[in-house]
Amino acid sequence: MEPSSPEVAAAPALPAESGLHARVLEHLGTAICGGELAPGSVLNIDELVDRYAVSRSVVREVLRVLASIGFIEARRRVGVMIRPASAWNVFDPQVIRWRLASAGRMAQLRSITELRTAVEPHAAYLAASRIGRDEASDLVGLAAKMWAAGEAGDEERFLHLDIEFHRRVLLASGNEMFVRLQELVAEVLTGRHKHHLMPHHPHEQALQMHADVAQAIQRRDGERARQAMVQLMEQAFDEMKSLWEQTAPPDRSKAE
Amino acid sequence: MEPSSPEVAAAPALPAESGLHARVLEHLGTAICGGELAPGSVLNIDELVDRYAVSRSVVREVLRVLASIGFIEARRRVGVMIRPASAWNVFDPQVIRWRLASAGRMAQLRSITELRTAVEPHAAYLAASRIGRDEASDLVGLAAKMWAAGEAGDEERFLHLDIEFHRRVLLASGNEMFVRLQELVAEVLTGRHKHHLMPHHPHEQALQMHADVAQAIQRRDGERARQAMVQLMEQAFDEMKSLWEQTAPPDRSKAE
DNA sequence: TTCCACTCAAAGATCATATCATTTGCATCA
DNA sequence: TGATGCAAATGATATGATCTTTGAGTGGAA
Repeated sequence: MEPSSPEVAAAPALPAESGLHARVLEHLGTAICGGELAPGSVLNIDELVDRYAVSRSVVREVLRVLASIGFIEARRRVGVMIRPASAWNVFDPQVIRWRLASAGRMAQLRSITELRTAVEPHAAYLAASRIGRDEASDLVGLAAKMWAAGEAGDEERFLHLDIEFHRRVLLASGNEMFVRLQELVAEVLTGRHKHHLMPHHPHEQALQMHADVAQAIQRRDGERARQAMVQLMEQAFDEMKSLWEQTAPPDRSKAE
Repeated sequence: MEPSSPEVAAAPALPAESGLHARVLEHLGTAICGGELAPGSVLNIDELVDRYAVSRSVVREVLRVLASIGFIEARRRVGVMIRPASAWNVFDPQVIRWRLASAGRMAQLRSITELRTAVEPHAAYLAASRIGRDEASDLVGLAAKMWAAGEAGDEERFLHLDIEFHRRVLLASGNEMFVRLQELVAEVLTGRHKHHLMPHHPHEQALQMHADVAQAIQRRDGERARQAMVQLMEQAFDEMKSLWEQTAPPDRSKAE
């Protein structure tokens, strides 16, 4: 496999979070997401205190957080039980980060891409009726810059502009839940980039579609904005498909 | 066999959670969501220890959870600062529960409804290609029961069947993130019901559309399933619209 | 005056220990 | 056989002490 690039360029937030709490949380979270701690297995506090050589306070605080994420469940006289993935808060940014760093990476990318495919078109639609005049201008400007970066073959710059573009559309949707998906989109795009799934010169089509989305939003044509974004998503989805077609099965887990 | 809703109705979970942790968490979470603790204001641990008459252990554990949700940020020498809503994990079930119970109730219902509008059609589309034979049969059966309950004017039963129907579609989508939205859908439908937004005899149209969705999924016609679900969402959205048109503005907050 | 280095104290972070409360396994007894 | 009750295990809570970080004030140098 690939040499597992450590912390990408400007990875979000926590490569080496200081503090015992963050350290233990990170380790346990990773272990659970990675399946090293299988669902059903049981830990107990004293054991963790020993293993990590930290105090009870630290361990308990970490466990509370893990419990709130749905990773564990503490029961008296039994211990701390690892819960199945179906109980996890899969929208928690931390969980997504851990999953993206685990073996389930592809499955996670797939899920997020599907979510994008569903949400972004509607976000574009909503943005068309809610965006402000200046924001709309900026969006069109961004699309133009993407065109320039694409023509110039400046991958790095294109990636950042791409992320920014989608971020602004979600922001302009006026729905705080959509806005929160912005980080996920950034993760997917970055992931796609890292895996060299982007042609050095982005498809002419894609560039045009970004421009179409921006223009439609500015003209307040929600339906057209949605359509353009749908096409964009279809193309993005196809590009990603090659990634997991060879690694992860379509995830027909009967989780519940 | 019967869809035999196991604990379909057992949705809510924590009215009077026992334990100091849950009690304090609930109170603080509600206060922050409700705006009683304004963003930017500062607390400190000892103060909370006094206010709730619990030990520091309890307070600290609660604060860690609140921090992981993005509600607060603890800084040495300063205290515990309440963070703005833009930092919240708006997908956390707890947060949604708190917001639904707060003054922002309508805004929350609106956000979720918009999210549904975006996600459910795509979920139906995916379900068409991923659902199992038996699950598909059950789905069609559910739609049929909805028809019966609708004709009979049994609102209560209709509500439960409706929730179960959407739950199954999301489940069949095979995307664990979509599955997680199931609880949100249940909340919205229940909320709509409580506010008497459902005609005593559900629209003939709606009944037909549920049947269409189910059938399209069973026939593995993803595009048709999506279309039918879109119509369903449009109608649901229109019904909800009257709710917030009088209470909450379109939320053009420039949060970031 | 302006600015930088230094000091000090406030508040969270961590640790260690003790006690309380609940659950479960198991032995006891009818 | 089955109900009953005891006791150990384990998390939950309480408490006091110490460590670490950092904002704010202080004073001297440019």
